[in-house]
Amino acid sequence: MLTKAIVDHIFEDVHLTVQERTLIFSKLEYVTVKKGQVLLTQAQEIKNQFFVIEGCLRTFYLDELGKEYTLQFAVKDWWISDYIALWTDNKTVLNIECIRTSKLVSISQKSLDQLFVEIPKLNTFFRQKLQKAFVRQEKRILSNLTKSAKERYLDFIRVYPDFEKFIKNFHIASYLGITTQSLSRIRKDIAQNT
Amino acid sequence: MLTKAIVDHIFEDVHLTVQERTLIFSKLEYVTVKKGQVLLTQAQEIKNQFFVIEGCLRTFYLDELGKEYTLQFAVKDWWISDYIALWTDNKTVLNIECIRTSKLVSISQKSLDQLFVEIPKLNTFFRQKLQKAFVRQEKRILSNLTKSAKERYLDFIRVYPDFEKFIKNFHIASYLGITTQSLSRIRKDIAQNT
DNA sequence: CGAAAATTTGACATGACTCAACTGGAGTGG
DNA sequence: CCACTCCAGTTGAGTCATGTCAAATTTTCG
Repeated sequence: MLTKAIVDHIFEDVHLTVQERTLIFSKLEYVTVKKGQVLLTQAQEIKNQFFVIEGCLRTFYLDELGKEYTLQFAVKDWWISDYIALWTDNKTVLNIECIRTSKLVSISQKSLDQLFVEIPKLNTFFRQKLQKAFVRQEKRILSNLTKSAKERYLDFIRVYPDFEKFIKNFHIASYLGITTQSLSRIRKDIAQNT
Repeated sequence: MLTKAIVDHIFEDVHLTVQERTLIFSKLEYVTVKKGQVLLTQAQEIKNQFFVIEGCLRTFYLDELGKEYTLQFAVKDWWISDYIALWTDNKTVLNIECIRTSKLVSISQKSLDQLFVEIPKLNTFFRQKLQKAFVRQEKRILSNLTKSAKERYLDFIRVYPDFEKFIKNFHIASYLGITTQSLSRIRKDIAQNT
């Protein structure tokens, strides 16, 4: 279950009063999801963001041919959601899948929006989080533009060494935008030239 | 030159007091740049963001072989900077080039950070801006993962019809991550199958 | 242990790249 | 006003990275 300590953990170095902490805590919901479970499919409407306490999830896009494209992974202390739907388009675009049994904190965008009004310093906190996330995305875009599949894979395992442990290769491939076969050949190539 | 009206324009629907508007205005600098001018090279240190009043700019990454990769375009009412350097890495990564004679408002990150403290509602404003920008990037990443060069080009001219007027094809190619030759063939193909 | 899932391998296809040459338009200066 | 140059764009021929399809092998896990 959840204790109020989770609020301090999520909002790291934000200095919160007892009242503020209690208010935030009242908006949180504790969720456990099993491996393989899909939190949200493209059919449903998304209203929440999820903070990962433990485990691993991913968001992916499913095209007309049934191919999957992984947009984001989330492990401990990361946030995950279908932000395209949540923040602009309303219509759900992504699936959120649990790829390792996980413990999450769920909060609705509506609650968050209320908290932004009642505890203005949360705006600063999320703005800074967003700046970091924005930069990570710019780097991923640059990486897609400038690098070969092999280089992108090497970057991936270098930048996210902890991911490799419990994320399957076919998920990594779908994140890098290549086929599982190509990834397999790349890995073979790397193993040989060592 | 700049009048205080620019502040209301930049901060759209934020309700500002006279004092707040004056304070913000005191931090802004008016800049004009000519076509071809490079505002910032990878050698220099970036300290500012730029708001485009008129004209067009782009940021691009220059690799060891001298190839250019366009990360972002900015036209009227857009912000542009080397956010990778500004918000996380400090070391400059991108070049900011003016591709059409432009009028800009420049503001240092330092001034912005002061304003965030003195006028907390600006946090909300920028958080919301960032959310939108974040979603645009997620879409671009998805587009890179799921679509062919031809589809990405068609998407580009559909989503940014106003860009095509003054952005050269070779810049569009470098944004899409393809060569000018490939773009030329794609355009030929589209023209023929109409 | 056995079935299902994930990965690897092989043969072949293809989209996009490279290099090199050519075209066409926009200045510019004699 | 023509010749020249520069720059963007186009075209062609050959190559290479990655995809596709099909099958074999290995790993995972109930």
